[in-house]
Amino acid sequence: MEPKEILKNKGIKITKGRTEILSILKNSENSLSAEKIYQIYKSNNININLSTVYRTLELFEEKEIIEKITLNDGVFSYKLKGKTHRHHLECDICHKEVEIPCPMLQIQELVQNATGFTLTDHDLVMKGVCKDCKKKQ
Amino acid sequence: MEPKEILKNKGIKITKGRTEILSILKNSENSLSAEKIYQIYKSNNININLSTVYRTLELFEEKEIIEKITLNDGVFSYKLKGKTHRHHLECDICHKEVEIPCPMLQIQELVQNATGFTLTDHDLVMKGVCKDCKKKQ
DNA sequence: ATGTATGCAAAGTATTTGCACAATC
DNA sequence: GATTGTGCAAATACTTTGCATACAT
Repeated sequence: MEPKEILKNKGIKITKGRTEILSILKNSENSLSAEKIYQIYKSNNININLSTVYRTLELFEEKEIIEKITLNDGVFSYKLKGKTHRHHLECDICHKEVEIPCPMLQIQELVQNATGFTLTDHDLVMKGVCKDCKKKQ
Repeated sequence: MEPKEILKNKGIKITKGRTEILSILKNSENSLSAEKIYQIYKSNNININLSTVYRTLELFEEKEIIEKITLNDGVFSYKLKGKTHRHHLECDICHKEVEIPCPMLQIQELVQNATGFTLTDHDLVMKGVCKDCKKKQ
């Protein structure tokens, strides 16, 4: 889907900045920081302000177009939301269940940074104890 | 093992600040931010400077006593290193292998923040493609 | 006694915000 | 034309650093 179409579907007013930032994100395999997006934007000889970049990213995140993750460098990075699946997590003790969005996006980035490997698939099973049962232990 | 003993083993000069910060970390189940450690420290009616806290944490991280992770609030948190295992990652194409430290510590904290669940165990299998093979694709 | 740790103040980096002007629908 | 977006400058939040003094070995 075209960037403009995506914006329209989400009820976001179309501006040059938003369209451009969205296509920068679409064209990137890795997550990008606000600063990096700003650099790429400017390298196309168009002007934009860094705070506009931040505001746009904030908006995209609210509208669930992108995901904000933090790598281990203390900088936020942003990445288009893919088909996001969820994981079940069941308390070992009382068997209460919760669902969480798959946390692997973050791991993918960490692994890519550390090793250069691009993750293509994963299988993650987690075991845990819920807050209430933890207290009673 | 006692905080002072740990410091001694690692060849770190023993000071009141270091000993205290280490025992704060030992007594906490969750990861703690520098600011939180600072608050706890002062709530014991002892004085310390926030930059000393940061410097101490940096030292502990270098000496591999603690691990620095970042949650989704943009603040670094620190946690005692447990028995850290590693994961194998094999390239789907050329079968080259790399090892990475388990990236789940960060995820554990994220899950705990989001759901209250304390993870007790996990099984993580990852598949991926190395940088070189990725390029050739 | 020597080398290292700490407190303090100031700088650095990433991100957010207020306001006036500009662009979109 | 009304509403919303953007640039600019300043503010904020977290972390790091330089320097003089204090402490541990």
